[in-house]
This record gives sequence, C-alpha cells and structure tokens, in this order.
Amino acid sequence: MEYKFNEIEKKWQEKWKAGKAYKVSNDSLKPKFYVLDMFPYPSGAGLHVGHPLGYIASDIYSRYKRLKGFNVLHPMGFDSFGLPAEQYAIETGQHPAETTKNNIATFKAQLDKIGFCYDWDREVKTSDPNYYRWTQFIFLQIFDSWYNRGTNKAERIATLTDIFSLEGNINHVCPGDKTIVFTEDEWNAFDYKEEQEILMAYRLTFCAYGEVNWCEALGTVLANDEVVNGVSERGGYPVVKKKMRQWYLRITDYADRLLSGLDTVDFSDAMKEMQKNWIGKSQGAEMAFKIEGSVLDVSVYTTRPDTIFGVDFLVLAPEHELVSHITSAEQKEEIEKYLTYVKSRSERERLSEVKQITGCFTGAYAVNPFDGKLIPIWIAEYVLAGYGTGAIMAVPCGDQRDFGFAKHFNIPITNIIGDYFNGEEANPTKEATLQNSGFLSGLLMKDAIGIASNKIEELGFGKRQINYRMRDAGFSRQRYWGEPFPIIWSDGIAIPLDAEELPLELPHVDKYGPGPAGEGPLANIVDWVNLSPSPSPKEMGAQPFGARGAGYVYSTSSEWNTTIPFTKDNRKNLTEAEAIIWHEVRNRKIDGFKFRRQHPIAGYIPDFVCLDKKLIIEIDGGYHEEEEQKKFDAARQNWLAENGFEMIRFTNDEVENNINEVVKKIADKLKEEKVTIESEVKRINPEGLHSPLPWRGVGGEVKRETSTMPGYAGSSWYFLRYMDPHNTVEFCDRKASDYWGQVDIYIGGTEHAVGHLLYSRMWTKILFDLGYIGHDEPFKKLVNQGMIQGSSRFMYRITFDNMLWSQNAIIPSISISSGWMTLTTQLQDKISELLINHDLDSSLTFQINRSHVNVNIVDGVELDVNEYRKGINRNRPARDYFIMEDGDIISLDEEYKGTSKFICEVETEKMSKSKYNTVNPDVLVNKFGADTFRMYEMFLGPVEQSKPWDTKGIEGVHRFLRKLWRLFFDDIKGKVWNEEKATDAELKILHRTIKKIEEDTERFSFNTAVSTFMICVNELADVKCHKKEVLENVLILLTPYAPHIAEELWDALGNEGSILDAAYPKFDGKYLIELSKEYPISINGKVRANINMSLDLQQADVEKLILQNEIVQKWLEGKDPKKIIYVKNKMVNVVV
RNA sequence: ACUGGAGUGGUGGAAUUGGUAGACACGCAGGACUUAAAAUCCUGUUCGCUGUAAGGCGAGUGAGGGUUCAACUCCCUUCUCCAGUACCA
Repeated sequence: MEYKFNEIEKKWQEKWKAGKAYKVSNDSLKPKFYVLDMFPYPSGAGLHVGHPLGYIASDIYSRYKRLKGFNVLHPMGFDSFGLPAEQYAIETGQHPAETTKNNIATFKAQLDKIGFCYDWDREVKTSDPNYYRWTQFIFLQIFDSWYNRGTNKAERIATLTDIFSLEGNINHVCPGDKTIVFTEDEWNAFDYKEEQEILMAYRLTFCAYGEVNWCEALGTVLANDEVVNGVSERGGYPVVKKKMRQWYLRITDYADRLLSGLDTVDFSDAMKEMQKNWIGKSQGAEMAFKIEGSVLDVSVYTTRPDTIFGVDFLVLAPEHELVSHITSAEQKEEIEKYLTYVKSRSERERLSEVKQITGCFTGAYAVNPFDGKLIPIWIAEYVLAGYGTGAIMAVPCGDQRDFGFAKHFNIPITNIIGDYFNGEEANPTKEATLQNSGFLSGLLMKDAIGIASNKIEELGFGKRQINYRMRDAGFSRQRYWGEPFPIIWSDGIAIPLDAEELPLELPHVDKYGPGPAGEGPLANIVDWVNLSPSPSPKEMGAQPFGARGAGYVYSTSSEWNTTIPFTKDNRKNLTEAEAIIWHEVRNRKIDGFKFRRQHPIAGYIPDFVCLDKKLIIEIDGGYHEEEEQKKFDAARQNWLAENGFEMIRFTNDEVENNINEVVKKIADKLKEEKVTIESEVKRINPEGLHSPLPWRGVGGEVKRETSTMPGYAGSSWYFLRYMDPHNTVEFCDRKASDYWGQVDIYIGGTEHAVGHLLYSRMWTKILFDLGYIGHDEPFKKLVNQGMIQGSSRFMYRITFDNMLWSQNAIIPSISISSGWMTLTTQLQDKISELLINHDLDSSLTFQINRSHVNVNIVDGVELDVNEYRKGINRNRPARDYFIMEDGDIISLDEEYKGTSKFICEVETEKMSKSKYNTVNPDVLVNKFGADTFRMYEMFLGPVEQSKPWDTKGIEGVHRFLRKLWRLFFDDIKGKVWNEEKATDAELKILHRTIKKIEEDTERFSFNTAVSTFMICVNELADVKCHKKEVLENVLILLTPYAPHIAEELWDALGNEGSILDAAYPKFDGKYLIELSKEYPISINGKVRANINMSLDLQQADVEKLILQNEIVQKWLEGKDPKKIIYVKNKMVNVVV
C-alpha cells in the first residue's frame, strides 16, 4: 500500500466538512481557548507561500489545544476594504466588491487545501454591510464619547454637557484646543453651533485640519506609498502637502493606558519596546520666549530645561503659524523660497537626510527669559509641526543636530558644559557640571533639570509638560472602498446617524476617480451626498409637545431630515415650575439620584429624567390640554413604558404651590423597586439608554460626509465579531464576549507592531470604558511570525539582442550593476560570429541588463531552458540564444536535449508578483500534499524569524511522511503494523518524543518539533517497531502537524472516532531514567576525552576518576590540576 | 535618520537556563539494489594542516575587544542585511 496523499487528504477534508468537525460552540463545559490569526487582505495575486506560515502555526496550536481538551475558537476572515482593490477598479472599471468577492473565493479555496481547522460559519469580511454596520456603530459610540481625565476613562458626551452646565470646563481642559475656557454661565449662553464646536474638540473621534499628500495633477490625495521622491508613483506628478479637513481618533488620550496596559500582556520585549517608542512619552517643560519688538511669543518644548543658558537659536517648524508673522521684510523672499522647498519634502525625507542641513533665518529674535540674551529664530525642516509645540530651543553643545546646524550656518556656540564639549561634536550628557549658566552654574545637569523646571514655573515662563511623540490617528480617507461615515453635515455641524439607520451602505459609483476639490469618489454622487434641505420643524409636520410650544420632535429617523436643537433652548428658558423642580432635583439632592434636564431619549425629550431609576418627571403646561397633543403624549408614554421608563406628572400649580409634596412623591417613587428589563437595556448601553444619539440638526444645507474610514477601522475590533458573528442586534453579545474574553494567542507579522495593534488596543479600551465588553486588552499573548522573503533568480541579457547569459559565462568588466560586461576569451570567437551584424568595438564590452526569471522554472539555480522557451514570444524579430555555463551556445528555436547548464543568479528580496519570485502553495500541495507542505513550512525555521523561501528542501519532509507510512504499510507486503507489546527501548523512544513535542509545541518551536518527529520515526524504523501501542500515540502527537495522514492511519489501526478528538498521550518520565552519562572532559575549556560516569557521583569521586584517565594524564603533563569543575549531568572541566 | 530584529558549514537551521558548536534536513560525493530509471537503503560531508590508516593538531558562530574555569549565548565598539516610520494592509 502506497501513501496516496492526494486521495487521503481529499477524503478527510470532505469528511470533516460533512461532519462539521470544526464547528465551535459558544456553549461548552470545556475551558475556552481563543487562537487568532491576523486576517489577510485578499489581494488579487492570491495566496503565496509566505501567507500560510502564521496560519499553519496557529492551526497547529489550535489543534494541539483541542487535543488537550479545550474548546478552541480559531476563526478566519478577510480584511477586505483597501486601496489595491480601488486602484484596480480605477484601472479596469471593475467594482471593488466584485474583485474582492473573487479574491476571497480564491483565498478560501487555497486555505482549505492546506487543511486548516477554521469554523467558516464564523467568517467575517470587513467590507460586508452586515459587518461594517457595526464598525459604523462603534464609530458612533466613540463619537459620542470624551476622555475624562478625572475618572481616567471614556464617558458619554452627555456627562460632559452636564459638567459644563454645572461648572464650565474649569476642571476639564479641552484636549483639542487648550485655549478654550468657559464658565457654566458662558456654556449655557452658547448657541447650539458654538456648543457643538466645543464638543467636537472633546470627542474621541473628531474633525480637524491636517496635512495630506496632495497631487494637483491627479486631483487627489495620495497615500505615502503612492508618493516616491516627492512625485506621484503613477504619472510622476508633483506632490505637495495640503491642509484638509480630516477625521481623527484621539488616541493620545489613551497614551498612558496604552503604555501601562503593556505590563498586563504577554508580547515580546521587542514589540513592547516598539510600542513604547511609538507612543514616545517624554517629560519636559514648555516655556515661552518673547519675540523682540513684538507682542508675540513663541512656545517651545524641551526635555532639557537645564540647558536653557546654552540656547543659541530657536528653530520653528516651517509650517509653524508664527512664521508669517515674525519674518522680517529682508528675509521674506528667502523664507518663501524655503517654504516652497519644504512643501515638496516628505516627512521621512526631512528626518532621514540629516547630512544635508537646510534652514532659513526669519530675521526675528527671541529673548531668553533668564538672561535677556537675543536669540535668532530660524526655520528648518528637521523640526516637525506635529511634535511638541512645533518649535525647539537649540543647544548646539548638547544636541548633535543643533550642533550641525550651528556649524553649517556659522552660528556662535555657547559652551555650558566645559570640558565635556570638545568643539568637534555635541555631547548629550547629563553628567556634566553646568557653567555659564546663571543660577544653574555649578550644578550637575541631571539635578539641574528639576531645579530649572521649578524656576520656570515659579517665574511664570512656562510649566512642566508631558509630551507624546504619538499623534492622533488620522481616521478619514478620500477614497471609495472603505466604510462610509455615518455622519451628515448641517451648517458645519456633524450630526450622527441613528443606530437604526445603519448600515449606511456604500453607494454604487460609475467612476472611482477623485471627487471635486480632492474629496473622495463619493462626492461625485450628487444625489447621495446632498440631502434635502432641512425644512423647519413645522414644515416637516413634526408634532409639538412639551410645556411650551417651542419644542418639536421629529417622529423617527428613517428619512434624511433633522430637527431643531430645541433641547438647548429649553434648557436655557426654564418655566417657573421647571426652575423650581430643577432646584430641588439637581446635584443629586434627592437621595443621591442624578437627574438630567431635557435629556433626549430616542427622540423624546422629557423635562427631567433619572436614568438610573428610569424615572421621568413631566410638568404639564396648558398646551397639553389640546386633543392632538393628548394623542401624542399617549404614544410617547407607551414607548417609554415599553422601554422600562416610568413617568410622573405634576401640574404647574402643584409645583408652584406645594413643592414639598411634589418632592416627597418623587422621593417615594425613587425608593420603589422596579421590575424592568433593565439588564437587557443596560447591555446595549451602560447608561440605560437605547440610543444616546438623538436626531438633531440646524437646518440649511445638509450633506453627507464623503470620506471613508481607513483600513484599520474594520480590523480594530474584528476579533470580537468572531465571537458572535451573526448577531443582528449587537456587534457582539456580552455573554459571548465574556465567555471568549481575550484572544489567548494572536499570531501575525511585525509589520503590524504599532499601527493595527495600538488601534485595536485603543478600541478595546473604549468599548470597555463604555461597558460593552469586560476586558480592556484584546490580546493576552502575541506571537510574531517572520516574513518569508522571496528568493529571486536573475539572468543577464545583452540589450540589443535576446542573448541570455548563464551566471559564470560572463565576467563583469566594470561591474554588473553599472550594466557592462566583457566576454571571456574562450567565448569571443563563438560570439562574434553571432554578433556579426553588430558593430563591436575591439574590447568586446557590451551593455547588459539583468532581469528576473520566474523562480518556478528554476531548479535551485539551474534554469529549465525548455520551460523558458515556452514562454518566449516567437514572433519578434530578435534572435534568441542561451550562453550556457560551460560556454555552449544554444538556439532557442528548438528543444534543448543537451547537458549544459544554465545557472541563474540568486538574490533575496521581498516576495512579490512583479519580481517573479512568488511560489503558489497550491502547486506544492498538489505535488507533495498538504501535510508535507504544512510540515515543511514549519521545518524552514523558527516562526518568528524571517527567512527566504526555498522549495528544494520539501522533499526531505515528504520522505519523512512516507517513512512514517512504511511503519504501518509496506508497498508490497501491505499491512505491517501489529499489536505486539512494546519493549522498554521502544517506549523510551515514544516518551522522549512525547516530552519534546509537547514542550516544543507549547513554546512555538515548530521547526524543532518537526525534526523531533523525524528522529522518532528514524529510530522506530531502526528498531523495526511496527507496534500499534507505540504508533498510535505518535499519530496523536502528529495530528496538529499533519492531520490528514494521522487521521487516515488512525482509522486504519481500527480506532473508533476521529483522531481530532483523541486524548493527548501522557508523558511518563520513568521510561527515560538514566543511570550514567558519557561526560565530556575538557582541559582548559577544550574537550579532550569522554568518560562514562554514574550520575550520582560527588565531586571527590569524579576528581579521582578523572585523574586516572590517561588522556587527562597526558594533558596534565605531570602537573597537578589547578581546579576541577564538575557540573552534574553536564560536563567536567579541568583547569591546568 | 530614528525604532525594533537578524547575522552559525555549500543551503535552511539546532544548541530551551553560560556547560560536548553544527541536531534534523537539503545539497554534494561514494556505495548497495536494478537491464535501466524512479523509489529505497547504507557510508561520508565545518574548514585547514598532518597521517597509508585508526587518528592527531589547529582554527572556527559578521568584525574587533572584554568578563569567565567555560561565551553562538553576557558586556563594550563596529559592519552588513531585514522590517516599521503614521493614507499599503
């Protein structure tokens, strides 16, 4: 019986599928385990061998955990929004949804062939409206949140407005604009628009102006990847920086928690380090320098206030807003020129090309607040607007970049550190004693930092400041293929859609090109963007209600219209009765219960409400007497009752004349235990509200937001959706997220080390703060897989003819890269014949170029010439020849049957279609089987390590599986396995394997696990062990790695049930006990002999034994050893 | 430039905690079986010097230095390559 892997794998894949072997339940008595892969972007190129590396590792671990008795969640999905699909659409007109669908189908088919244990019922696709509906929903929740520094968590905007109406923003500095300061009275006097603008500066997702790469010629914003050397990748048009309105995620508010959270997770130190540096927390001081002859001052941030007396100049970022105000008339032209230059430079260029020092003097001077010294103000590209205050104080003796700048522009350098500064380069030490430093002179720098900071604060020049290198995350893209924002704009105010209106689906467009003024493609769909101008509430036929006629409410939210922001007006204009009640219930006066005034609840706006108790207080005015109004009130009351709210009413008369009775009634009501469906409502929203985002608007022109969300939006929470993928009322049921909790193992590439990981950690923290989930770190443990690089193959060709050269048939005359070569002498005669039509100079030097060859037609380094011939276009005029390694010349016109070789050059590069170095896993699976492929990918090396792909070694793994097969079945004899009793020697092999495989699997050392399997099978074959007792345990160990062959042989051994659920073998140490060991004996650290000694020997016995040994005697040369070091179970070292 | 990672035979890699450097494979060389091929099996394979041989001696983990009885492993200096650097995902 032969090992027919194709049949076996097909058979079991079908059986497992039919039997739903990988179905995962949210309801199990087993302990849970969540293994997650970073889901792929389904590119058009399909899967290459680099993709499955991490997937195989996670699949092995999942299957292993399942055998160990866990309920394992191991899902897969697709990050299917993104730029490539859109670019493809621009080129071909094919709808991204269409190409994405096809690509996903290809990916899934490829993944299935490798035999992964995904529960496909849980598949998620970020571009699926049923998925992005919830991405939009979460966006809305973040939009409705602000970061409370007091409680250190995200809270609803409603809590912020409550605070503002009570105390203004005195205790809550505006994160978006520190200059915004107002009292409660001022707040209450703001109109709706002013109020919304302030709230925007507090929201966790907010709109602001930011710089983008703008390409005028293409009329569009470009990704950094699409910009190469300051011009667009497509077309080569100039690209400049341009300010545009953008959405941002206020991730800086979470900087501290993102830092401290790292202590609670199991990421590699490298990963934590990278995140820490990305966040870049630094402590320093911000201080103001007055500008000479001006009322303006410039604020700088420094981590080294101790060097204040060494400041020789200030440098502003070229984008700094002061630049235009302070530039002197003489310098204006110069500065303008410099600004134009900087505009064309990318941030990376600005930072990395430090050797090239650029800058420009503004003509203005600042005053050092301590000694009154005049300091020239420069601008330079190495200072970035986004960090700190966008201005630095330059201390050339302590900072190398400042030093270079000073030298380059001949700015005199003040030395404040004496001998520590040699005049040749800056010295950033903190150990020097300060000189020339006023009140700081004589102090050690590290001590002076605090003292200087104190002084700065004391004298009012500035204050201590913590800064982060991390910036708020840009959250909008001027693109089509992403989640549309559930936002409409009305008179400059962003109004969120209602949760029930989600998903806001992507409309179809005819063209994927940019919209007007650099907006995204969605801006081209006029009908979609423009919503009907908002009529007045009365025109809309809204039903008025409330004590005064001023209020209108618009029924629900399925149409694109808005209502007047009347809650605000009502809050400002209290009736007398309302004022009396508010006086009694505000500030938690009644038994500590919090009441809100005019707090909208899903379109209804009660006079007062206590959300904790769901108690509404209404004051009836004369308006309610009307018939129409009565009907409306009834409807309102029904809705509220259904949602667990209770309402008590008082008349104006009661309130004004008998307030004590009224208060008592309210207090009594609050004491009652209510039977409500509260728990369920709470789950949707911890505040007990159905929707905290009521419909509001201010009339005027109403338009949709036309940008879309970035790629990371959908991927910031997908791990939660897998837990409850079909839920239509919530993004994830709280029971499900409580059950699965954190991802136990997250596997993916380091390329996501900062971006994706920080964003998803932030989203998790927000959702935790808002009460949607019970954990605030998404990933318990992170494993980073290395990147599989492509191993490219090259050949050389003469530019004027299709003459292809084997690697060593050429000798580079100058150098290959410069594109010239010279013929070897033995080739000259032959070649000159072929080149007879070309004018050659006597040196026989040719221009050549190097081109990629498809790795799939190269065996190692040897090109399959006949395969290559098939791909050549036969109709072109050039003649085709191969110059082989040994100098033979072969025409490509006919099939080659000779033995000369054509050798390609090898170089490791990124794996990519354009480099012809991709290898399709399908080909390998077809040729060797999925089990071989899986084990080979693991055998290549440690998962964490990057390594070039080389297909050659796969046969060794395949041989191993066949060898394993032969332990059970012989090609000729058939069945060879038996049920005999295993010997101790055989059990020793088995248990040693169990121990090693378990350890290796636990620590993700899959490459050594594969070699352990090889050793095991080699040894079993050596002792001719064909015993079921031993073999079936080996099969279970092998199941995670090679599930198909394991299941087939398990079945052949006559076992009941699937091996997927077999019990993992228990390791028993008693088979491995050894009594003695071959000790290596080294003399002065070099191994010279081996002596077999009992393991329980003591130092003295060992010394005696050793000294008797003749080799040791020989090396001692009669002398006594200085020292004998005996490490039990390891080695012995004799020091002579 | 900054941040992080890596560098060990002809190749991928092993050496888990400072304790026999090169496990396990690929490749290569030689051999067995075969009419032949495939498949399979056996032997050898870090490099240099030396020896008919068994063996012996020396060097050796990017380079240079250090700590230690002992260093691929720890420390310092340095070189090269890979990844990320905020609109690729």
